[in-house]
Amino acid sequence: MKRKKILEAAAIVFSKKGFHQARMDEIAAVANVAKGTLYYNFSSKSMLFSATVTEGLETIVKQVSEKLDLDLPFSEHFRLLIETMISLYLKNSRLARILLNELSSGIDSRVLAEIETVQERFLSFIANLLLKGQERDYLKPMNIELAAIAVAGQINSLCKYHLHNPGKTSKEQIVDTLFSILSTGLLKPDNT
Amino acid sequence: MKRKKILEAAAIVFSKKGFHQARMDEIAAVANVAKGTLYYNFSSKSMLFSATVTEGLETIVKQVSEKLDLDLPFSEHFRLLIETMISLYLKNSRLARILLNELSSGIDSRVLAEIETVQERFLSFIANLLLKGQERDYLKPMNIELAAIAVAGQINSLCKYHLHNPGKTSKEQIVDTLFSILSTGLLKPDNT
Amino acid sequence: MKRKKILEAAAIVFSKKGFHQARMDEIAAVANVAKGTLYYNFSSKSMLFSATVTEGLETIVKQVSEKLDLDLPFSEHFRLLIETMISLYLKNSRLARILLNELSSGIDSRVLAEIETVQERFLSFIANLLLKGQERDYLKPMNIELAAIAVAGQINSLCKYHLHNPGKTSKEQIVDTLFSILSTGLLKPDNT
Amino acid sequence: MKRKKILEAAAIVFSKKGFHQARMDEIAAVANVAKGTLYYNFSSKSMLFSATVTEGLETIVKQVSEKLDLDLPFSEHFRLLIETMISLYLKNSRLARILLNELSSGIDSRVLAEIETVQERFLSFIANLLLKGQERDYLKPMNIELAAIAVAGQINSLCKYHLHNPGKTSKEQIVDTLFSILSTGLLKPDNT
DNA sequence: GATGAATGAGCTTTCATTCAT
DNA sequence: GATGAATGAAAGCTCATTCAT
Repeated sequence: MKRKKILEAAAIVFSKKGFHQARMDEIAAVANVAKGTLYYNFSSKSMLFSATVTEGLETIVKQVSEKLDLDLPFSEHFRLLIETMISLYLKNSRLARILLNELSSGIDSRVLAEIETVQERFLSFIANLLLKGQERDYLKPMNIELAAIAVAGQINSLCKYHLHNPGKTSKEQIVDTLFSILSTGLLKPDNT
Repeated sequence: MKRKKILEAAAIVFSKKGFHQARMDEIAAVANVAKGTLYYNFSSKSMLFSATVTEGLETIVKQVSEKLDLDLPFSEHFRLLIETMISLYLKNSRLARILLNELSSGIDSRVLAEIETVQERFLSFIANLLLKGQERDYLKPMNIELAAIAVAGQINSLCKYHLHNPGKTSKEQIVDTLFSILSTGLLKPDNT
Repeated sequence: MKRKKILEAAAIVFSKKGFHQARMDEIAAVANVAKGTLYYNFSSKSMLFSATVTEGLETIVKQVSEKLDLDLPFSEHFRLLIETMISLYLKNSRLARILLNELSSGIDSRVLAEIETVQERFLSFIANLLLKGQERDYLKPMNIELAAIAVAGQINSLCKYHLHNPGKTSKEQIVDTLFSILSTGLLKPDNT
Repeated sequence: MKRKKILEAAAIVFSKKGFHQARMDEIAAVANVAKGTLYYNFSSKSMLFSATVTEGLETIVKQVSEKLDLDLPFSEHFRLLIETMISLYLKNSRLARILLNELSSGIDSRVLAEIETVQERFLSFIANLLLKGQERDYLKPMNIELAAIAVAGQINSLCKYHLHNPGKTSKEQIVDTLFSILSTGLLKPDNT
């Protein structure tokens, strides 16, 4: 099926170039398919983008969920959660960057709305994980929605840095930093 | 002098649309200037972008520095720092978004390098603030560089959310969330 | 195939206007084709120019060669040669002018090199004809390369004049002048 | 006087680039004068071109005339004539190329007409020299006008070649070739 | 289902010309 | 007389989209 090949190619190109800089020509070339075929399967660039993002998220959410079906003590669980999210970001960096950064105008407004829906689903997914921790009384009382956004922002910026400066930091350092900040903050315990 | 008017217009348009989607026509129209005038003052779109970002950062850094010349107890100082950064982001949101998000390829490589330099200067500025806290023994031992990136990422994502969903959250809520996470993390104190 | 139509239109416009003054819009209009089609078939104006010149020369050389496969007494042969070259210039004046006049800077250096190669091929073609005459001992000993250039220069200037001042001279007068000068020079025989 | 500086600069730039590729900016820079000053002295680019060409020819004609006021035996006189014309071309190559090559459209039609007048004056000058030779019975009966054009074409193409391939031929070789062809043609004397 | 030649609106950029000083 | 900042029409080129095959 060419549809699958196209979506894979689209993920590659969109994540490398972003929506506006991605060229239908390049996607067709990467997919090894004629340009007309893109339009045979997707009515427009916007719709192809939408499909790419939407179908991509399924995979990610499924992968995280699988990893989190374990039953561990919370501190380990929490670290694992962070580690998993970062691993998934790095593994799906192409898509992750789209999900967390792309909201520039110029895209079909209907499609833009759908992208935002997908982004919200991703944030909801994180928020949900935090909510579970809160319900089990492991987390401080907080505005969960904003916390999820803060977490996503941190993952995004640290991973972007990691990807952009290969060799300068290890994945472990990223995970450590994120875990450290998220668990106990920046301040020394005695400074309360 | 039309140069100033152009830079202001460029900041508005670039931040709203991003580099690639920004149109020289629109910048000229916003600046109320003929299109040729853009090219009389800046040799290309890339150079105009570069100038916008570079000259914009001066302002921000100067403003933050002024606010931080105070001498307060650290916990208040720390909150003030966060509050100031968020205020400045919201006030200079156009530029801040450029600084924190734009690194898409397709820009002149020389210009791209300059943008990255500016971004690094911005991160260095944050890192420097953290370093001072560390020297005064208020902060945990940490990789300062990564921490600065994490802080910037959080500010960026929370402010973007705030700007994108007007009325849904107050600035105070943003500051509270950020302060809470950054000072003591997400976990309950008894869960160490 | 629109490629052929474009090359014909390009020959018309380039020869009338020269490389720099020729407009892609006009070529498209003459070819009765959309502007994008030019760029679908040729990657740039320079490449279109290059193709026009290169492919055009094939035709000319072939046509001259056909005419010269005869076996005549040399003086007639020589006159025929001149007549043929002038006829071909006038018939292919569009191309001929490009070949003999265009070497202005501003063209892609790679393309410019190709044009020069084509010009050299054309001159080599003339030089070759002269060489054959020399081998058969009909021509004086001479620097063949320079002689070829001189011949080409004469053809060019006389034909340009003829085309530019229609009705002022006949083709026969042109041929006579050229034949006269080339065969026995300007001086009277007794003046040696 | 800035007018003189401008005309000198214009001669340099126009001859190097041709009319259409010459930039008013560059002429102003070479003349070390503000761009507005060009328009203060000449009403348009076309008029500046016209003035450059017209005033330049005066110099050349005067220089040739001076050299030819001698009274020598004709064969030497003839060679001197050729030598002088080639020397002047090479010395004033910038202007010579304009005079002999530039006739592309796009120039003000009134100006174009003036350029053509200047070109005709130059050809008349050559024709006049030939006419004197004919009157003294040194030259074959010929269409003088066409002969002048042929001579000019030869000078032009040989000199262009010489300038374009520095070191490949000496000025003497050029003169020899031209003299040889013009005096006795290409054919061997016994082949009449 | 699939193709790719063809399209044309729209982009960045250039440059002769103007005009307030 | 002289300046140079400002202009805007027009150029080369790009690329999402269409459609006949």
